[in-house]
Amino acid sequence: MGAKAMSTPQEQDEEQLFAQHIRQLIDAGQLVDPESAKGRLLQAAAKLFNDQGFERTTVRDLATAVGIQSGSLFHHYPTKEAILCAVMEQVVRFNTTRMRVRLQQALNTREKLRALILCELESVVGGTGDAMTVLVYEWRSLNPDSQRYILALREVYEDLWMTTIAAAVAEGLVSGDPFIIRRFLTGALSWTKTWFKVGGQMSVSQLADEALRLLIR
Amino acid sequence: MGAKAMSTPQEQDEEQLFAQHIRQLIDAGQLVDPESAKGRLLQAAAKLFNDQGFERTTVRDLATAVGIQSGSLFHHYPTKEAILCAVMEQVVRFNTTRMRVRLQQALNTREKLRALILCELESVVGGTGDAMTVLVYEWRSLNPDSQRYILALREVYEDLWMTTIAAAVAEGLVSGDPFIIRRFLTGALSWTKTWFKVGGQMSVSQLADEALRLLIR
DNA sequence: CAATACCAAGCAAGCGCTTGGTTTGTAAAG
DNA sequence: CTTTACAAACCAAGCGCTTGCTTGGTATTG
Repeated sequence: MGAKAMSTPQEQDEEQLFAQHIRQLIDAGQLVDPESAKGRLLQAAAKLFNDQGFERTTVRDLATAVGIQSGSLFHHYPTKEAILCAVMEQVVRFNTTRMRVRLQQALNTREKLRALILCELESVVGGTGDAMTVLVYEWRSLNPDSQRYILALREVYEDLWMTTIAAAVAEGLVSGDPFIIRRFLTGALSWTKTWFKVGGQMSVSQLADEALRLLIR
Repeated sequence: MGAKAMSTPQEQDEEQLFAQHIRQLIDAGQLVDPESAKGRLLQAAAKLFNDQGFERTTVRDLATAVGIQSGSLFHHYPTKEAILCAVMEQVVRFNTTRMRVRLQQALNTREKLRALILCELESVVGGTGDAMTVLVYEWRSLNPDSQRYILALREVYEDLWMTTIAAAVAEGLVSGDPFIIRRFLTGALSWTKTWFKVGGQMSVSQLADEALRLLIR
């Protein structure tokens, strides 16, 4: 799921540390093992919901994708909406964990800012990209209770952002209102999903530099 | 539909000029008169599609919103999807026309860039905001033919952007790859729909300045 | 007296989900 | 090592409802 082309010892440590955290979350029951039946169901759901949208995806589509009968889905989740909610919960938990690890490794505010940008870009254009897009685009299909639940998880994630941006402003690294900066960034980074192709001329790391260049002068 | 709080003579001229262009397009049959039955249908559709999403909106919802029977919709448009397509077509035509008028009034590249940003922001957070969001979010619900049709219209709009950004780069006003700049901007500006509130502390014009500040150093 | 705009009724298809029963994996009991 | 027990995973069938859209007819308008 993470970036595969890592090389330096520090980055290898980081990857290992991250994998360790993920394993802990799986054991604690907060994250579904992607190799389990449930995990494969969620991955297929993320892909289908991203490709066709939640409403256009039928439980029969989903069942076919994982090779079971449509009724059997409801052994794993009580409703179709609960599957959507699980997809969103998983991706937020996964990415929050990765961001925490990367932030810890960053030495100064500038590096932290770049780490956040890179993390979000990797989330959006990388392995969890389907689920991330679903998280943004299919919000309306959640019932109010689920919305509140996911929103609470997202707030943890957003706090990491706001803390870092506020520090950058305090240090004079960037200028402007932190909230507006974050919101411009949210839009710009999530939109990369629609046009950036991994493996093309530009690397994700270079793209992160371009985004950072917009903020820091 | 346009901004209401205009004051200077130049801006009044601009508004008048714009209204004149719109009237021409209505007479030419390219734009639907918003006061006609069809026009009110499209406005209601834009609002519903934005609020609930295209798939979640039933033809019965739509018919109730305009005060007719569900079957009567199909006197105006052959399918539900055609209504979605019309909503998108209208908003692209409308905003392309406004952008052309504003560009003509701008004296230099910096002003042109600001005019484009302001136009797009007004499209997104103003009267056509519902339709603009639908244009971005409901793309998948169009059949391939409709997608091609709308895409062709959008390309005209995007050409106005790319020409201006290329000029700005050539003049050294902004730095970076024009395509990446436009794509970052597309995401950042369209995302304002989700958080910016017209009539709040910040005006749309101020927001445009903030966005411009990201680009120009 | 056409053309336009609409209503009232309903059809065929597809939807999420339920039900009752069967297979499969696992682990203690004999 | 075999048997028994039991829960988790899944199948086959289909129910009740909603969906987009059709049809045949009726007002309204220029």
